[in-house]
Amino acid sequence: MRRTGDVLGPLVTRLAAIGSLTESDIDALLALPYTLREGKPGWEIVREGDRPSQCCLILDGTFGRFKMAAQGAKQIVSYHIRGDLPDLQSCFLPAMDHTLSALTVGTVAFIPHAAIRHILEETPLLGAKLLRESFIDSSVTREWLCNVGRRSSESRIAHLICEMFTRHRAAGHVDQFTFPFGLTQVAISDSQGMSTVHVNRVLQKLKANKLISSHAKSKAITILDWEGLQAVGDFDPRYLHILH
Amino acid sequence: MRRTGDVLGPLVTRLAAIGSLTESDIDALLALPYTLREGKPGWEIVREGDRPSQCCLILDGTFGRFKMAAQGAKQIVSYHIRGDLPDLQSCFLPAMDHTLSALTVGTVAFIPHAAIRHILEETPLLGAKLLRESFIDSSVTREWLCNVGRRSSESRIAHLICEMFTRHRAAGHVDQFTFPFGLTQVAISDSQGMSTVHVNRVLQKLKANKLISSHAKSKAITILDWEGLQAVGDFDPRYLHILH
DNA sequence: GGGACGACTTAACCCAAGTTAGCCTTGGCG
DNA sequence: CGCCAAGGCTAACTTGGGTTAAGTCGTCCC
Repeated sequence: MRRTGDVLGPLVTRLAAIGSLTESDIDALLALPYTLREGKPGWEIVREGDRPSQCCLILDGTFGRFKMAAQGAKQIVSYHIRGDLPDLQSCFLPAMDHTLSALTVGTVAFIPHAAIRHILEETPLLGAKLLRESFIDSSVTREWLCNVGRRSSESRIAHLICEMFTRHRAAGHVDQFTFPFGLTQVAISDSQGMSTVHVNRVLQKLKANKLISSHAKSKAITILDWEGLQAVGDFDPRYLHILH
Repeated sequence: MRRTGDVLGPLVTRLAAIGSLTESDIDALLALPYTLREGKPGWEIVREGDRPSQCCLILDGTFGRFKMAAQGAKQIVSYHIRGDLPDLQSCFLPAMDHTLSALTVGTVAFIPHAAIRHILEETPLLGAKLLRESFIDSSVTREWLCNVGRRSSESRIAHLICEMFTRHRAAGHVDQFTFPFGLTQVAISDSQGMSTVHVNRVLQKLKANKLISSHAKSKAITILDWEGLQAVGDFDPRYLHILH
């Protein structure tokens, strides 16, 4: 199943990380019709209220889904990286209840709903593997709710870093303990329900405690003490449902 | 489609509130095999780590799903009432990542995974209507994340009351503006990421401002100012995806 | 080369909400 | 009947993290 050279390869890698795929599954996935699009930070792929007719597969970059609360408060409800299918729900619910936008430069493939529905109806076993991606997405949202509701700010950010490291590792772009975190401090604050000032304070504390270090130029993070960071972040990767 | 006298009637009512159902859909739903179970507050229907072989349909009472964080901190990630299918995900993900438990006395029907899978595979159009329930559940979790991450404590609790009122109304047990809220202040605090002391303070403030009133005996709440409560709670029901 | 902008940093101040610790009421049950 | 646990309520005190307000630095672009 070495087909990751294909444009839709990241989807195959992702689904293989969370379930087993047969050769015919892989063939069907790689044969999906798509159109490519690239964009820069701030690009809004689908907006709250839209009624899209295609799903979005992330091929490169970091994306986020967010909702707006009163007085311009923004809450990022999830981050998405290579291989994620963040709006499969749009096949089932007519109107978007949030916005999907790019946080870095990135590339996505749009796959028509009709093609997804065809898989769900004609090959329900493969359909279930696609749906699994969405159920894991829900699981991650629940864990974020725990994070924001019940963990200290230090624990929250440590947890987020652990999660993104684990997901990037499964997506295959991790070099040892260094990975392309790619989030601004503003984005972190919008996802963790805190102020940017405090995000800055906490990141410095994590660095002072030798848990992480960052590389200004590349926007990458290196985890210096993986066990320690998981302990601080109260991180247990089971909610990601990644196979081993 | 007056078949709500059937034991599984609440499922039909629920799915009809979020999508259209054909006569044959209703027949198929009401013909699902099930076993009934009742329980009291604290009853844990499925636990984190379990690998259930059946799904749970709520017939009566209020239930919650929760996860535990470090040092015994509990985060309730959703509430469930009549007609909800809170663990459809267990058909797709082998292990539970949270616990489902009863918050009041209540009744559930267990439906074997095999029967659900049969619907998903043989009648994918009806399957999609079941899945819609789960996608709405995710949407609600995202809104809760907004609540906990970006709203003030007063706004959060007002929002929760608006949500539960709207859901109870769709499930058909609302008398004017009075509905069976049925949550203890401890449960509210565990869901909103606050202390019980503060929940108490905020509830009193909402009552002082004539937005709600409560009936000690029956544990019901009456909304005195629906417009005002929605404004305080920054509540927009679209995320519930209930049809009109 | 210089302005404009976005990301990050720092410090001083302050308040919303947590913590602790009691007390009261209610209802189930031995 | 009387105990006790659960839920609710209150007050006094503390604190984590928000707010505001200035900076610095790098980079893009005219």
